[in-house]
Amino acid sequence: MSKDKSGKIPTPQAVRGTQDMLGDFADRFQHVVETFERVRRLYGFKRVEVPVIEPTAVFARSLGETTDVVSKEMYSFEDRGGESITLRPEFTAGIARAYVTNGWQQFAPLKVATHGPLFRYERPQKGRYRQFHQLDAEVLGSDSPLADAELLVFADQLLKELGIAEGVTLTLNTLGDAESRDAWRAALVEHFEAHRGDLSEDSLARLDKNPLRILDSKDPKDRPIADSAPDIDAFLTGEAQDFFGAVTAGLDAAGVAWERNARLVRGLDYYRHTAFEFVTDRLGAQGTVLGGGRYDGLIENLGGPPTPAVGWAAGIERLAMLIDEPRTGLLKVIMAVEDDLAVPAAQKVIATLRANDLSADMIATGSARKRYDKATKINAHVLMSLRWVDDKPVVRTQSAPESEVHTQVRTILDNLGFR
RNA sequence: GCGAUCGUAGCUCAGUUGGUUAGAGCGCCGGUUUGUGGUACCGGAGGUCGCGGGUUCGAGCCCCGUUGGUCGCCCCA
Repeated sequence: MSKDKSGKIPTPQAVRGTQDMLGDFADRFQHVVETFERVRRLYGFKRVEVPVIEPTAVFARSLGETTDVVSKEMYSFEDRGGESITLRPEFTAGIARAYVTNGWQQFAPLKVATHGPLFRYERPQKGRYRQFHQLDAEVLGSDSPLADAELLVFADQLLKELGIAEGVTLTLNTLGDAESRDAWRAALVEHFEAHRGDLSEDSLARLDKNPLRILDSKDPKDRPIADSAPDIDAFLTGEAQDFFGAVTAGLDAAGVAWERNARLVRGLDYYRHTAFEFVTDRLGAQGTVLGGGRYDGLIENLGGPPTPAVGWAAGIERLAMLIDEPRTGLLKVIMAVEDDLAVPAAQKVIATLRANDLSADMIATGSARKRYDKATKINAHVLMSLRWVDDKPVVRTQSAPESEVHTQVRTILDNLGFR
């Protein structure tokens, strides 16, 4: 590999916060996606595909145009027609938009699932990228707690089948209906105002912008105040209590373990009732592995009819970091072509192996006498060598004794006339 | 937007209080062994030490700036 120093061309760098995946991690990623696709079918969730780009208004409106989120954390740009376009930062808003613009109300209640890349203009850190990938499941047009419970059981089964359920806890809360939520919020503001002097600087800012967020402040200074704040329970209406009770009863019936976390909140106003996160302590600061909730107000924010809905999303990279290394199929045959004259014969053999559903690869470049060495270093069921003796290709195979693959390979070689 | 920390070969990393010609393993290339074998042995190529200034007789090492990665804060739909 020689470098031409005279004609130096600067290599373009990858965009900040994007990642390239090869081998082990790509396999993990793929395993997560495949498991999700299999499990979502078990629950009757339809596959849905929505665009990666949407008019900025789709996300701005669904998010309420309030927070930092819209102003500085979306990946937005103008297209050539001058329209503001945003790379999707989440699935829910796009799916909700599709639900309205395509008249999918006719299918309500609609259970859908998807996965793919999302984009947020943020500072990268462990488990957080500017382009990242999520699994997503939504139930649109159902106001039944059965939908919430089903989604949670689905999520729980997914994590179990990925083999990571052990280190992961389902934490669950209710934000009540609009009436409960408003009453609780008012009580919280009152509580925090009374302790204004003891709050951290960050939390003072939250008090104006997003008081519920003070509840999960990480600042030790805030903890006593947050911990002594009133729970929502005292403010829940009867309906809200019944709803939450029905969700937890569904979890218990299905054998899903959960923990109440009365401190779990959602900043945005369209969230109602169920809020949940599956959390782990194995991912540093990014402990949430899967999260979601009921967002009965969102579709209205997009100009659609009042539509109850609930859903969750999970970061594929985070799940991929947690799972054990998937057992990818071991290569069936690795072939060392020890003489260039044997290459055509090798090509014939390898094509036949592959046509017979046997994975195979060959080493036929570089030093001829080193090819066998390289082949031995590649793990495969059968090690095959091809030499050129007396103007003829000579094949030899080695494998573990009584290998079924070995028998198959020998049969194919016999049929090809190799001895 | 803020903070901490790290950038040495294609990769993973050593590199002494600042001191001649910057090292190892893996990978790559070549040689030895012409074999029911060979995950071996020997050798070679490959580095403006992220980039730009500064201090010094002398900088991979110290200082300043800058850029990129990592981790954290804010935010987290």
